[in-house]
Amino acid sequence: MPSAEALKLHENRLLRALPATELTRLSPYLKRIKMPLGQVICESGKPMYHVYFPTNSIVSLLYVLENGESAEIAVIGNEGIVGISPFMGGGTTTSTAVVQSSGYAYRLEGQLLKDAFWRAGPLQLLLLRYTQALLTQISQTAVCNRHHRVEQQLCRWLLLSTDRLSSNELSMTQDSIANVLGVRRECVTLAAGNLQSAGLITYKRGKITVVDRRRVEARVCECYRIVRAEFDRLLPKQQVF
Amino acid sequence: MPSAEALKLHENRLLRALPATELTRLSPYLKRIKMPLGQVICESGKPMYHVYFPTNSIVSLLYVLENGESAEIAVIGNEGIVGISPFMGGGTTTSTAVVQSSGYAYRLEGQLLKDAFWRAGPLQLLLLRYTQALLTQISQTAVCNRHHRVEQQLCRWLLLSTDRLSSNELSMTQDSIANVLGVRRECVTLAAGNLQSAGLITYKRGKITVVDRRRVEARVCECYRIVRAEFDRLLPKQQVF
DNA sequence: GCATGTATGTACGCTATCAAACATATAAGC
DNA sequence: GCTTATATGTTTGATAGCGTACATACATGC
Repeated sequence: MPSAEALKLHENRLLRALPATELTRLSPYLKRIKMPLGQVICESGKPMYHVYFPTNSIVSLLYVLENGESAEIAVIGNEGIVGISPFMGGGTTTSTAVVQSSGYAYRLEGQLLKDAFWRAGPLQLLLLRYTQALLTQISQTAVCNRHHRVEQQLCRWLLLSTDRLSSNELSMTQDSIANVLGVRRECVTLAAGNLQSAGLITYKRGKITVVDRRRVEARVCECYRIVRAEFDRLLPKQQVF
Repeated sequence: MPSAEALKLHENRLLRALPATELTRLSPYLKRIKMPLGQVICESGKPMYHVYFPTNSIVSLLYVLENGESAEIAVIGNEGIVGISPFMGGGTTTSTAVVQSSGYAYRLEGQLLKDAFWRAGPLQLLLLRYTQALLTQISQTAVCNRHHRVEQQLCRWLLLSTDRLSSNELSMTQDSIANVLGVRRECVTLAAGNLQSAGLITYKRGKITVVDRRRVEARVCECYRIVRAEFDRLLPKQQVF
């Protein structure tokens, strides 16, 4: 029977999918820490000494351009891990990771993740499959950035984020949403206004609530469904090993 | 001393980086095949029975939307491999791979690549690092799609492609370039016209030549340099093992 | 209650890109 | 040579999103 602590670890989908023996081995080194809004988890080109398994926090992977413009390439929550470079071999990545919605995460030393990866068990398979899912999210974001309107992208972002929070409320200002989408704040005001007057969402000073998820799903571009389906296909929802 | 055939295998940077023993083991199964223009190497969601190490051909990874619009997320040439799903664990990906510039590639059965990957030697390390480099290219494409103008994106695409061909001439019509960039053909006509009248490139019915590479590099957005630097950092140029 | 900072709303002109239609030029086959 | 298909060039108008400026609304601290 799993301990209370193990149950808490289960709040993250990747940890939950690990076999009990592996989880038991890692659990002494998994430290539950607070993830405050705006905290920069990792900067472009700098090594990650720790990796993070979010539970009820949301982390954006951003690419920041020289002129200060930026765009989110992926959103990571309780389905994933922030920090693939320790096991992929590069040591660093060119992305920046920022906490978009405060909460908690389990932190692990990058070196320990790397060691666990190279023990070549289920954890290795899982992390590789996760990396492929992440790659799908990034690719679909690239296409969505090219072809879809801001309103649809906002819908995609709302759905992906609420999925990863397991909540229908997000603590984000329109300005911070504009930053992750890589558009102007005014465009978000406009798109969010449309969605609100149509009754799909409500928002008020930094709180956005998806009140009619079905209709948001009806309005979002295909990109959301493709990413979601690929995560479902590649990652087990429960422990399977 | 390497055989003539081994020298030919060296035309691909990944194969070249492998230790001689690994290359010798794989070489009986590596079949040099023609890559005709427009050939679809892999479709979204379909398994790859073979993977490809291009030598003088170029393959685009495309995402095709339901309405037929598409965008390239990465361009693969003699620096890489087409087909990471066999070893990443997903079996399939949601991308489509199309030959953009005809030439040759070494083909290998996906299962053999998978087996070689799980022998856990230098090839595994190399493929993981390559996957990370590919991920960087895709991410940077996402940001570039968001923030940069078509002319800069065209420059990026020209430089990335000619790097991967080891040639300054590309066999691509403006229409096919528009398809991979995910923009209209007229925009490519305009951008390419500007570059030609400035003396950076010349083109004529499906042949584009970069005549003044330095000045194209001066006009391209930072995205090209970042991707190039990351490939150089992550992948050895010569055999290192 | 009032001042201040922050979040959101609105309006203006500007530009890149889209959409569609059509004109011209080159290559390839007969 | 001529025909046809394909590649490139040009025009016109529409629109999404940008940049800037400013107005309003709400929250917090005093």
